[in-house]
Amino acid sequence: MLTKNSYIKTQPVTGYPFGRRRGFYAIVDCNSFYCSCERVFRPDLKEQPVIVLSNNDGCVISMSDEAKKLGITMTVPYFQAKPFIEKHKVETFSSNYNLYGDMSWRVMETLKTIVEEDNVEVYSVDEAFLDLKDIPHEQLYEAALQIRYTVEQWTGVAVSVGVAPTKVLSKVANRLCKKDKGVSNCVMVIDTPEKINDALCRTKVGDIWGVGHQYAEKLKRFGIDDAYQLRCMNEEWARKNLGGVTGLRLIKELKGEPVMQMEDELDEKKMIATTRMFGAPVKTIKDIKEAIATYTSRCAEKLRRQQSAASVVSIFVVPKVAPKDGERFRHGPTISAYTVLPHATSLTHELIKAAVKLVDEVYKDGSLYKKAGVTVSGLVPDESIQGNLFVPESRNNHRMLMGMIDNINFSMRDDALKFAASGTERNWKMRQELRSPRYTSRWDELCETV
DNA sequence: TCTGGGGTCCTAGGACCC
DNA sequence: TCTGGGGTCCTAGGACCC
Repeated sequence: MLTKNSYIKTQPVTGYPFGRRRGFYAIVDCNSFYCSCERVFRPDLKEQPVIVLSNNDGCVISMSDEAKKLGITMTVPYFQAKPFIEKHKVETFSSNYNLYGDMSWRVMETLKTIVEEDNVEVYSVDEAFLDLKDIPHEQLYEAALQIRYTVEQWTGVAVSVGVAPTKVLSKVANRLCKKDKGVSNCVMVIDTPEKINDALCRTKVGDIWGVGHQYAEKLKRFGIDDAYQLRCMNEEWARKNLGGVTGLRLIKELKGEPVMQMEDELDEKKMIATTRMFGAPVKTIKDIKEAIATYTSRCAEKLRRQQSAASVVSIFVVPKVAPKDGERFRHGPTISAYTVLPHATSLTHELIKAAVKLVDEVYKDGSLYKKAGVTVSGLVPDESIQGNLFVPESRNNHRMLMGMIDNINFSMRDDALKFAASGTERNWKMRQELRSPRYTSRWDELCETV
């Protein structure tokens, strides 16, 4: 087994095909992450079709390979697929973010024992980039394989590893090896011009990291179908047609020129949002205000967790609208309003007061609403964290109260303590009927059968 | 009946200044 | 009658990601 030390060899990297020494990046991506987390505690579901639903049990957001094989697709509405799902005995879960968050932490910590911590960039809940600059070229494949085995063995979560000279190319490799797990062993290293070109030819433009729906269609109109064709376009063209510097960077990365570096972990967010679909459409301003107050409480908790205070509060609502002829579904317009606070704050009641007031600006009597949200921004370090000489004592006391509420809500069930404005009936609350136990973060939900 | 949630970055264009 | 140009800052909106 490769140990940590075996990666940190200082000998020069040899045999690099592009002429000068350059590093490689790996993207480590958990396979069907949410489903994998559920399976860790339900080994009986191994090789069974499994899916996980979005909040509100709205649509499918994670599928096991078996579920994919049945023909279930990403983001298909649950209510539509339900008959099919039941017929094929697909095991179905509501999302359990406590569980996934904790499993994510375990995966990332494992990666940090395999390479130096500074060379791990946690990119999302289920993905991390690794800087493999310390690994000799001829050992890349072996190292990638080792990463895959170690993570699976230590956490129970299977991952795929793509390795290439740039981040974008590593994503290309990762995607390809996931497509054919049996052959690739969930690992792919593309480290020569030939391998890179081959991989690009096998990748549709829409599957490139950074090319979304809009650009994919635009590229198609230019007659560009696969990543190799895109790679051959010149950089000025990309700047003009693919969103300025974003497009330019993309082309360079496809050509093997690294322009996206490892990024420091973003510990402080620049904005914080809490938004939800309602469990059922909502009509009254009272319900909207309760929902807004509740979401604001969440935002305030998140603010305090990162020791920030917000100076801007904005809210939005989305009315339910009937689809037009021929459409099966239509998003309503987003109606928003914001306010600049007299001073930045992380105190729940101050934020709630501002947010609820904004509801009057956006609410129209007679409309039916399906979604609402709160965003706080203009974040600054929270001056009230430590008792502060220059703010009134009452604000310092409030801060202590907030700390107590956060502690109680964290250690007991969610929302054991809440503000009256959040309501008690909560007609609007989302559905979440199929959630598994929070095995790893609640004592009373520990796994007992494994 | 029922179609997720939470982020980031970039650009264009307006306001303002000298 | 004629009314510049360049810089900065801010915001809304668009695009993307998982």
